[in-house]
Amino acid sequence: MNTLVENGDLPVLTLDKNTPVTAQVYSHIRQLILRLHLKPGEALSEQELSVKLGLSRTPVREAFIRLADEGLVDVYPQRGTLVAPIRIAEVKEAHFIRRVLEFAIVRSAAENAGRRHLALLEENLRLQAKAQRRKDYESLMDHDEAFHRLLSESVALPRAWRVIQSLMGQLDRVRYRILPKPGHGDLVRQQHVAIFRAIQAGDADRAEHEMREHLDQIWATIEQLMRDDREFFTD
Amino acid sequence: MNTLVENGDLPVLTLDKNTPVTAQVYSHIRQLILRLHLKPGEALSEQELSVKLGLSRTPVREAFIRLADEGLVDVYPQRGTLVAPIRIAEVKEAHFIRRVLEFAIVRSAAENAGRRHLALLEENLRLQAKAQRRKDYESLMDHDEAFHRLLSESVALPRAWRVIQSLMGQLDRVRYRILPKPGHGDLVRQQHVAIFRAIQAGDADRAEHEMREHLDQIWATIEQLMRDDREFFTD
DNA sequence: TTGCGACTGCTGCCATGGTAGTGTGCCAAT
DNA sequence: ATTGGCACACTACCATGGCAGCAGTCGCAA
Repeated sequence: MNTLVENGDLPVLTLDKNTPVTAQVYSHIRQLILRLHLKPGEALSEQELSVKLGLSRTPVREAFIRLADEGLVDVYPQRGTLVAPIRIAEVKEAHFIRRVLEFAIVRSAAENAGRRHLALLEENLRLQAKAQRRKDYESLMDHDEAFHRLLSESVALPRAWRVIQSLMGQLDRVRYRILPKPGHGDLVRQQHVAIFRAIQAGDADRAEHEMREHLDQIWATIEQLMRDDREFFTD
Repeated sequence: MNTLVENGDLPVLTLDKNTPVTAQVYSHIRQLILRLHLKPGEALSEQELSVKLGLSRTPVREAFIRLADEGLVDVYPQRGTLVAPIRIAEVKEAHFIRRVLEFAIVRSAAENAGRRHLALLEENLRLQAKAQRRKDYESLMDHDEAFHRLLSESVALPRAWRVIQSLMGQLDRVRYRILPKPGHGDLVRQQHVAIFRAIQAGDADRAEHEMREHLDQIWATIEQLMRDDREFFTD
């Protein structure tokens, strides 16, 4: 029997009465997938998840729809729903798209970012450093994400962030596997600092260059992982 | 009384038994919105649409969810669902993102496109010319879309196309209003030809340059429209 | 005339039940 | 031993009904 979740090791979803249940279920399952609590290829089921969460099948089903649009689950009508495998081609593509978007964003940030956003970015860097010292990788990843979100907000492209977000779905599962590698966190943090300094100086070329270094380094690590950890990927 | 659809002037949705109804409803409504048969700000209703389509409310509702994710409708819980207004800021943002993606795609196409894709592009250009001569703007728009899709396929970035697609949702409604302007179609077609020639020649710089001309020209037209047609936009 | 509260008619949200489609395994026929 | 077919279990799909939240109205009281 392939139980969906091994009893109590999953964070229990505590419902907030104010926001729609569907949305909460969606982000809950999304987190479970991205953090690899639900493994690629694992079978899901409206039925099973709904009883496990103490809800009806409708909100679960509607969450599946959104996850399928995002490419995180594959729905096979009348047969079942699986956590999407990590497809190498899709990871490559997501990274490619992310690159061009982030380059454009960071250039624009260097040219336009205001005092306020610079302060927010600086604060974020402090939080990253703190999480790094504590080896709190979960929150480090949150701050990392927030760093990139702040960048896209600083140039008033909220929608770009949503696009990147949905692409990152493909990358996050990989990243999550990489994070605890020794030295990796420090390097990433230094690169973030370098990007920040370039933006602060208003130097678009340097900012793009630093971002390129950053993303290329991440990509190298991902490729490394794809070689070492073949059974985790498809294609 | 603001009836959702004025009786018979909407294309009737003919159901295909093989594919899920939800998906069909989704793309049906999406087309209605993009082609402006459903106007920005217009009220939708699960109830009303479901009876009009002869279905239950469930697939309509599920289609709404996807449309809301895409930004084409705004759902106000317990109050109603509206066709999203055309927000100038979002149009700008969509165009910005589209630019950087299309530049990267066209460069990559110039460097990598194979014989087969070049042939497909050439064929597409012929179809565009034909539609242009017939003043068949609806199908011209389809071919235009296909042209850009072929580009992203030629570099094996199918997901990039989906991203662009969803961004284009914001732009399509605008484009649809521009198309019939005299001279516009010819110009666009010439630009497409220029892009194609550059790709064929394998000249990435020129290809990007021609794409830039193309998109900038489109943008100028959009800005013109935003000035002339203020009541169609929000913000 | 004006303020305010109950009422009514909407909406989308969630629960639940029936159905059709798909795969699996058993059993019989060869 | 192999294969064909059929029953069954399981899935997601769609229909439907009850409900809570919000707005607009209408009437009553100050």
